[in-house]
Amino acid sequence: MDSLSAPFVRRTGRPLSFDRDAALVSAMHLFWRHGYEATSVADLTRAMGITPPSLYAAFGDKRRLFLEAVDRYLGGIEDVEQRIVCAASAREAARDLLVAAALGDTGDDTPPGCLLASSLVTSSKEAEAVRETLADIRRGIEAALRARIERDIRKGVLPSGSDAEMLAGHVFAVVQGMSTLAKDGAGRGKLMAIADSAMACWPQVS
Amino acid sequence: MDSLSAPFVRRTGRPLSFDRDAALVSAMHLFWRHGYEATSVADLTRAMGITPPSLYAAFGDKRRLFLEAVDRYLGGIEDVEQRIVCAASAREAARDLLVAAALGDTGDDTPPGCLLASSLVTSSKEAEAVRETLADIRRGIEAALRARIERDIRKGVLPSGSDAEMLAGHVFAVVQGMSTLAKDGAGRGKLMAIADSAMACWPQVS
DNA sequence: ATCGTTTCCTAGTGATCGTTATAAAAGCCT
DNA sequence: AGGCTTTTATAACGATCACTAGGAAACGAT
Repeated sequence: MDSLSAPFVRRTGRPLSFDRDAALVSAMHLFWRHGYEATSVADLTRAMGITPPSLYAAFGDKRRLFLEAVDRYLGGIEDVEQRIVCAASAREAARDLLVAAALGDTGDDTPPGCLLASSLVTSSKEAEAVRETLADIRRGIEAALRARIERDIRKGVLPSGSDAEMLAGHVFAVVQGMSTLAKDGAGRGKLMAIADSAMACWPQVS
Repeated sequence: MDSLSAPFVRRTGRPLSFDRDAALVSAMHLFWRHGYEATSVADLTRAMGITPPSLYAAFGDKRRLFLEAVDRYLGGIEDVEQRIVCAASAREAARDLLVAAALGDTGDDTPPGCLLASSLVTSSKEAEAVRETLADIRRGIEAALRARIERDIRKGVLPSGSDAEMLAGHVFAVVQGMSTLAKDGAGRGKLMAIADSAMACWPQVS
């Protein structure tokens, strides 16, 4: 049981001298604020309080550290796609997404904007594979929302003439856009108002 | 008259061996596709067909070349703020902005997405001043749209209860978000549908 | 043809990029 | 205490970063 729940418990050798998760959170905040490519390994090791060999031993390389930071970020929002699937309705799922974005983009103790939306939009050729990985995650969340909308259309909760791709695309464009607005200085009240505005065009239940 | 309309006509010395504007357009396309920081001077000189000293003589440095490329980009959309001011109504200004974004983000001969929206969202500390310059432009366009909305509210074209900051913020979030969607592969039809969806929540003229 | 001016390319500047070889240090085991 | 394993820090790797001397080349003016 012990070897299953924690299969990689170290039994010999010099112990880690730093808190791996705390270091990961530090890296996440740096990527969150400055993006993937503009954050250097030197910046990371300074913020994480470790030296480069420790970073590479613990996380592989910069790319894998970043992807792990993204995982940790999305887990912190408690598995976005699952919340969409389990929402009471597509409308509630959309509203949840918009409100979570507005709140997450304007946290007091976190950088402005959204790590998923803004840390790797454009990239050099070297980072294009990482960019595509992030784009896959973004498209996956949008697809989950679209599927949730289609389910409500089939169930008759939404009018049969509703365009699922359009609605999901609209919500997702607003989520992505709010991140840039937040980085440009927009506050929580403004983003919440934008979320309300985006929901105003949602098809009414007849 | 000649010295006023073209004050910098060269009268002596070796002539430029390249088309300055064509080189600027090449640079603009590179910044457009890969963003400001991920585009290196070596990438630029290769695409522009010139050597680094020629680039620095003609454009100053990477930062000024980028800002000039942004100017050229916005001029290509024929002075965005002016179009907002001159539009028949705030509603038409918003629709114009959304449609222009949907079309501009998905041109056949241009990179996907919007140079203004996506080329410098996150940045290293070194590029933060450039980022702030771009953020100023973004906020300026949003402020112009907001002012146009407030004008229509005062004129009674829009209901007096309308929230100008919310409406302008919503339109602008969609414009910014569409750029990321385009970079992630969304096509023109989808972005146009999103533009329609965003306009659906616009206050109806009574 | 020579001069002054401007642009051209070659080759390089020091700094920083992501990453790693090396070996000392620190723990558990027998 | 002496091995065995793993992490540690120092110091560097070659490549690329933005940028620029230095001198040859190409023009108009005289």
